[in-house]
Amino acid sequence: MSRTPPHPTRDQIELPLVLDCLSDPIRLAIVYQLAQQEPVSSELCCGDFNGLAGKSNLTYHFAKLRDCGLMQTRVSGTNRFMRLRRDDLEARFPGLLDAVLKSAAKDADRLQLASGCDVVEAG
Amino acid sequence: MSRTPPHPTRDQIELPLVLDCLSDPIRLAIVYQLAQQEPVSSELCCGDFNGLAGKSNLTYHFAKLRDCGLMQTRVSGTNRFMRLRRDDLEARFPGLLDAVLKSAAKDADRLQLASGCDVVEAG
DNA sequence: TCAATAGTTCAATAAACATTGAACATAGGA
DNA sequence: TCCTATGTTCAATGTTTATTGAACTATTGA
Repeated sequence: MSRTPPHPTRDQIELPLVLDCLSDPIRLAIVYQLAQQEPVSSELCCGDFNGLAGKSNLTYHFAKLRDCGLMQTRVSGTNRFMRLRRDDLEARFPGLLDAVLKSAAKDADRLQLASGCDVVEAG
Repeated sequence: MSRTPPHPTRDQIELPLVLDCLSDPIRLAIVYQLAQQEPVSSELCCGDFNGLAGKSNLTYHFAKLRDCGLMQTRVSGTNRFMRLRRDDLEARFPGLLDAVLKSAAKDADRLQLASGCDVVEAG
């Protein structure tokens, strides 16, 4: 349970898998929250997403996000830290992640996404 | 069987549905082919996609693309003409469709998408 | 009127998906 | 050493999805 899980290489990132990952509201919210957090810290840990779903359900969604190449997981003690693989995404599909994030931001209310203030609260 | 099927209004277009639609390789190929065709004609009919799947399967995918707001269907005789709802997509999610299409173009081989030449052959 | 063409509808099927809770593993602090 | 916090794994469940073929509808042209 302690080792770093496998991640696809940059070249292994596939468009349909990425789009499928982003099409789920919970996963989109995870990605959005990570993106919002970036100015503060590029990482968040699992517990920071507890509002979005139950623990084991989050583990499932994290695995999908990792498997498609959107997120990286780093293990540290009992925590797993997540960050967006921005550079790899941008290299593979220029402009895609930004376009999705901007679209999500436009519909933040409709998608029930956390606002900046919610995200940056103390941990 | 002859009337124009229902389409969502611009405002009813939802990001998760759009992304989900585009995450299927067959639907992505349909959208891509429509986009490639645009300089020649903004419309294609069902039969132009026969290479991608069986007829009833295509009907299924067309319905999904229509329901999410990506495509418009126009009925004319025994034909149904499809076109991309570019303006509506651009209004709702600026830059998104272009980013996806560019990403798809980059991976055209991997995604087995028709090249420009294939698409623009005589009909 | 008849046949061919274009596409839809429906039912059946198998696979994938999201969700849940219980049991488990691991690291760190009292 | 034991307790707690963090997160994973596994099995079970119900839902949605993609795909197929057969039957059907509607329009066009001979």
